[in-house]
Amino acid sequence: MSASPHALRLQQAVLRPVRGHHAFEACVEQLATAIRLGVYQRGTQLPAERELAEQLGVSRATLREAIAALRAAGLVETTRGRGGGTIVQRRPARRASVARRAIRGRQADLLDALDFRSVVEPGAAALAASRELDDATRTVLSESLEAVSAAPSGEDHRQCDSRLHLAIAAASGSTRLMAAVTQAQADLDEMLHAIPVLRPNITHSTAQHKSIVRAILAGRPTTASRVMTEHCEDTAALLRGLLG
Amino acid sequence: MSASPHALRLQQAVLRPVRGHHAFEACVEQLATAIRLGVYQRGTQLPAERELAEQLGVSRATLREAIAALRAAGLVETTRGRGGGTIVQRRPARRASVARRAIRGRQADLLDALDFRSVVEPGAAALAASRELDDATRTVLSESLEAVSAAPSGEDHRQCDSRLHLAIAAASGSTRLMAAVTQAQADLDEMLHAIPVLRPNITHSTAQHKSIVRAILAGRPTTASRVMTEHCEDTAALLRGLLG
DNA sequence: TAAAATTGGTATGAACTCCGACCATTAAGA
DNA sequence: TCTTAATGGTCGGAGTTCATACCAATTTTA
Repeated sequence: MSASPHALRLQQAVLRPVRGHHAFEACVEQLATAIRLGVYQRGTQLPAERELAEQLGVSRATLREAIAALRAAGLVETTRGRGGGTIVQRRPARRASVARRAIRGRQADLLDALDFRSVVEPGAAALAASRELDDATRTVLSESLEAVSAAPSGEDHRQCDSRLHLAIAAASGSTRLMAAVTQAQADLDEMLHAIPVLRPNITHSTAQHKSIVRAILAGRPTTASRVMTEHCEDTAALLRGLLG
Repeated sequence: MSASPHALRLQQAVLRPVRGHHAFEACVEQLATAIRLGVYQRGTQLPAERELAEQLGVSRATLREAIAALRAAGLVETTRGRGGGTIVQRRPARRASVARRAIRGRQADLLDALDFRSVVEPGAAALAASRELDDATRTVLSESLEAVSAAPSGEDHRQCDSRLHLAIAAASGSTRLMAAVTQAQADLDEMLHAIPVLRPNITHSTAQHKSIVRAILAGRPTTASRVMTEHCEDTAALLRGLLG
């Protein structure tokens, strides 16, 4: 029995590279992304090597190579002894020219990333809204919202924005959605740095954020999903025009 | 500066194991899943080793170990020479008892999988409906729908069902959504085998499938999403009750 | 002040993975 | 029939990654 054309299509789509070869590179990317998105803010300390290695599921030797790369890139600094550790030094100074080169020839992939985001972020918001959130989570959402509203435009605003979206995903309680949103935010961040939009409508964006968080806290999944969809689509429309 | 509780939460959620070490195991799992979901049907031939190795992003040596494991498990048979290759021999004979053991203590993870599915499958359906689909894709969707409608209940029906859902995801044109739906179907398949639902309402399910495909072919994203959401929730409600 | 604890730094050998080249087998085509 | 081509089978060396120690530096604490 030979495979039908239909089967062939599925097979090519289902089978995916098993691994982004080199655990080392994957570690560098995860940590650099976490720093870029503001998960680890400037001046804060990374977990101890042994702990971080366990979280990432790699040996300490491999993690150390990754940290060495971050150190060489000037992203972190390391001190020894008790109370020492690896400290986030500054955000990667990504020049727009470098960022533009990084996205060259990846239009299709980036458009895919925008589509993916428009699916998972509203889904995460809706799920978060359908949960009984504990006080700690509610506080995190409120504080994240406040932070992004208060932050000036630019790099800081972008990081606060990421943190809010990640906080919403975390509030959904879904590990898978959290991973999906993290990926979406990383892709989005890359695009926003490659294509510096002159003056994003932060006022509008902030209003949407408020509306989303309010819907989540009030337990209104439909509203949360709808507004988040609009929010994602606004950004996507902007970027799609500049990617073409 | 020390990390706030909020930051700690994000950090633990964002950082994820870099890989399920052992490319070998990952290959076995991907191939076994593809066979279980009916991507490779019984009697069909897997791609040549060199080709498959490239698709999976591993060396031929590693892929061969994975195939050897599948062969040892009786899932495939291999012949040499031109026209030879590795042929899918039979579906894994998973006994319910074994499947039940596999999901023991994973309730939270499986509930997560159901939530994730209810996000990505409707999203994929909506996206597919918003595309200008070419004739080949339209044909695939129609044929997949027919196959699942025609299949009797049981293992065959389950495979056809998976294939339809994967075909819809493929029609969305999004690599990321395709991967997400593949993962969702794999998780779902595991649950359905562990918890053999006596008599799923196949009539109802088939009506939903028809409605979804019709909406996609007619270019109605909202309808496609809504019906797919209902479709996923029906299954999820059934399984949630049996997982608690 | 000295001991304890915690952190990063180093080293070694085993296991895994990769790559490339070559061999053996078999079916298709000239 | 004979040649060609495609397939799986085998081998060896190089590079990664891992696990497990142990060392060094520094702060905390008794």
